[in-house]
Amino acid sequence: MLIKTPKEIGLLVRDRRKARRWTQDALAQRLGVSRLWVVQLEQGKSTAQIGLVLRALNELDVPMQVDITPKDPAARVAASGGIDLDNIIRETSTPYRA
Amino acid sequence: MLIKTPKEIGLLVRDRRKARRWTQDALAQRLGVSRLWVVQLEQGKSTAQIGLVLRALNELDVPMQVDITPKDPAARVAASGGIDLDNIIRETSTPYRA
DNA sequence: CGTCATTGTCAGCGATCAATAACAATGCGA
DNA sequence: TCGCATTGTTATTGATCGCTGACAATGACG
Repeated sequence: MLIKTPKEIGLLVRDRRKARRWTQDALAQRLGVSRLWVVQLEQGKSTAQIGLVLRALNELDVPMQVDITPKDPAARVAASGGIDLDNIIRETSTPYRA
Repeated sequence: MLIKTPKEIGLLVRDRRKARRWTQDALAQRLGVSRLWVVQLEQGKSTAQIGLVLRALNELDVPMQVDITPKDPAARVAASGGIDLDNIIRETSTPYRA
């Protein structure tokens, strides 16, 4: 399922929340936000903060993904769990750096 | 690539932007936001508004997706491009509704 | 129907986003 | 190295987020 708009996120959150038979209040408490915020998120609020939205999706075990392999090493590191051999080698093999 | 944090989004945006050889300023103008906002997004700003973030990803042709098929018809509709036969049938076959 | 749980809406308020502007830092080719 | 483009940082400010609290609407169930 492709995600292009906040409205789609809202419907998805509502669906996954209901699949678990959680109330909006229960989800809100898990996320550390108000119930009002959950209401508005499910309604497709476009101004919700990305950090909170991602936390909600994680709490509901909804994996967000992109089918792209970044060219930038730093981005690949983030994609692969935090291990960047290239960088480690470079960092530890550069001599005479005051 | 799995997306779990705003930081990953930032690195991804930077990577895709550079792949197109756009400046932060150019991307900002396409999105209708300030350059400062792009700077902060790429730095992993967790308070960026979801609507703007999705617009940025769309502008960079980065498809966000989840591998879930919602049970709620409304959510499936959003997922499949806006056609909901079930709903159309129900709506058009309910007689005598004042 | 009556009751209770859940969800939706509104008002008011402190905290903070995103914008603008100015300037510093970095990068990169000539 | 110099000069220019790009990126990063800071301060300020109007607009608005997310919160609390209260109340209405909806839904589920006996």
